[in-house]
This record gives sequence, structure tokens and C-alpha cells, in this order.
Amino acid sequence: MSKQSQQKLNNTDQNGVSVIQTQAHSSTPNSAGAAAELQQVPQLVPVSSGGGGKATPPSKMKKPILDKESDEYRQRRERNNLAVKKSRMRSKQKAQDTQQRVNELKEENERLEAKIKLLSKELSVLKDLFLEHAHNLADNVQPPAAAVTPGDLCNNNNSGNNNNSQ
Amino acid sequence: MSKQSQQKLNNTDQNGVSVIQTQAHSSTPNSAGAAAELQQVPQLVPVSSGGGGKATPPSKMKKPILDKESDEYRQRRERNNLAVKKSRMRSKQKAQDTQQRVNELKEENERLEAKIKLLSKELSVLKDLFLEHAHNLADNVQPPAAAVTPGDLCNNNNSGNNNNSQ
DNA sequence: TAGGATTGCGCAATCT
DNA sequence: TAGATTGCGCAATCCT
Repeated sequence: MSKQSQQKLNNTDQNGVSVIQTQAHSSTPNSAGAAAELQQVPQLVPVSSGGGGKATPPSKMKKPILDKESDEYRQRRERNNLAVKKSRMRSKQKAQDTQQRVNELKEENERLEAKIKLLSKELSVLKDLFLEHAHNLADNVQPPAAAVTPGDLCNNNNSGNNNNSQ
Repeated sequence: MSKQSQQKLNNTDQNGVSVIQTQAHSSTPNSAGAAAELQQVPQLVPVSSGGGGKATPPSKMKKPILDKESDEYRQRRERNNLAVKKSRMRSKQKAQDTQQRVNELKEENERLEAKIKLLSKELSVLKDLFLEHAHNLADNVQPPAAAVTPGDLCNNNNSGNNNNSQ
């Protein structure tokens, strides 16, 4: 984390462009409070790309050779810098949100696991109770017909098992 | 995604340092195959920081004034660029992993929810069965003492409820 | 102190 | 045409 003013200048050569140094005007149109100023605007001079004119470009005729002095250039740069900052903030925020989501889901998982444990226990108790009761009945009374067969319950025991296939 | 060579130069002013342009030697010790060459090495000259000597610096006396010509500088830069790339790759990977984790946790959650549903249903059936049976007993036999009170089971019904408190 | 790891930032090429 | 992304280099810090 650092929040220091930083002045940079870079000359990107491209498509045959020579760079000539010029004294800069320290106008600092920076919105952020940058203290130090030291502009150095390299003068871009298009190097003649051979003898031919630039009519009917071979494939794609981009890069009208940007003039780094022009207001338009600076404006474009500034807008882009803003966009970049915005985009990065978003990206960061998103990453943070995703991490948060992981935490939430983990918690939820634990809750669910706990609930499953509880339900399983309840089921188990209930089944034991039922079986015991059924035995008692069998001992004390002779039911004319089979009322409820404990076997049905036993089937329910762990039928829906899930294999952790991973 | 773009993989184009790019030449840059920037002069960072700091702690009172003026920049004077110098003609560069395009030696290009770059390992990466950068086609175009155009070095512009700004000569860094320390501006006298007042009249006092720089003995016993007030706080931190860093920045021995980097010489952008030196091999050491270039080596440092290159190492740092590598480190940066590495760090960014990691960061990206991590973000990806986190996203993946979210997906996995979501799936797991669904599985757990399904299991809970199943268990709940089983419990419900079992309880109904038990209650019915208890009624039958009550109708047909007069138990000397209370054998099992169905109320106990009803208590177990939905005890462990969970509130989604975000 | 040295040196790798992070982070913020600007530029330019692309993408949308 | 313009904003959004993305790769990259620089420098300041952070962290060992």
C-alpha cells in the first residue's frame, strides 16, 4: 500500500518513430494531488516509412501516429487511466467478493452438516425406540394380525447413502 | 492478449531530483527478443536539498540515486519484472482457484440440502408411523403404565431450525 | 543491507 | 468513437 505521487514518462517506439526530447511544461492536469511535477514530452516524429505515400495501406492502417503533445492524446490517456483504475478496482472487488462467498458457503456447509448429524441421530433414536416397542408388543400381546412390521423401518435406515466420489 | 515489444522510459522525480536528457546507447541487454530499440536514459542529478549536508538524515535516507545506465540497474529491473510477472500469475491462479472453490462448495451444498430433505422425510414417515401405532395401542390395550410418550418424539421434530442471518 | 514479493500506476494494444 | 480489459514495465514498499 503506497500512495505517492509518481511521475512517469515513456516513449514507445512503434512503426518507425524516432523520439526527440523536449522540455516539458509542468501543467499537471492531474486531479490527484501530485506534488512534484516534471514533464518530459518526447517529440514524436514519424520516420518516413519508405518512399511511398500512405494511400492504400497493405492490410490495416491503424496508428495515425499519435502526437503526444496534442490535447486529444492527453485526454485520451487520462480517460484510459481512469478506466483502468476503475476496472482494476472492480476486479479487486470481485476477487474479494468471491473470497467472501467461499467463506459464507463454508459456514453454510458446516451448518448443513450439523443438521444432517442431528437428523441422523434423531432417526436412529426413533428407530431404536420403535424396535424396542415392537419387541415389547410381541412379548406382551399377540396381535391378531401384523400391525406394523418393523422391517419397513429397518429398510429406511441408511438407504439413501451418498458416496463421496472424488 | 497481445505480445508486442514495447519500449518505455520513464523518469521518476523524487526527493528533489531534476532530470536532464542524455543520448542513450541502444545496447539492449534484453533477453526477450525486442525488435525495435530506442533507449533514452535520463541523467539523474540530485538537486541540493537545501544548504545542509546529508549527514544524519532526518528520517530515512534511501534512494542512492539510481543510475539507469548501470548494469546493476538493468539487472535489478529485469529481476523485478520477472518477480512481477510471477506474482501476477500467482494472483491470477489464486483467483481462479477461489472461483473454483465456490463452485465446488455450491455443489456440496446442494448435496447436503438433498440429504437433509431425505432425512427429514424419513423422520416424518417414521414419526407418523409411530404415532399411528401408539394410537392403535391406546385403543386396543390399556397399558398399566405409560410406555413411551409420543410427545417426546414430536419435540424432536424441527428443533434445530436455522435462520439465515446474513 | 540485499533481494524477492506486492502493489499502484501509466501506456498501448485489444476487446466490446 | 469510447469505455473496458489485459499484458507489461517501473518504482515504492513490504517482507524476509
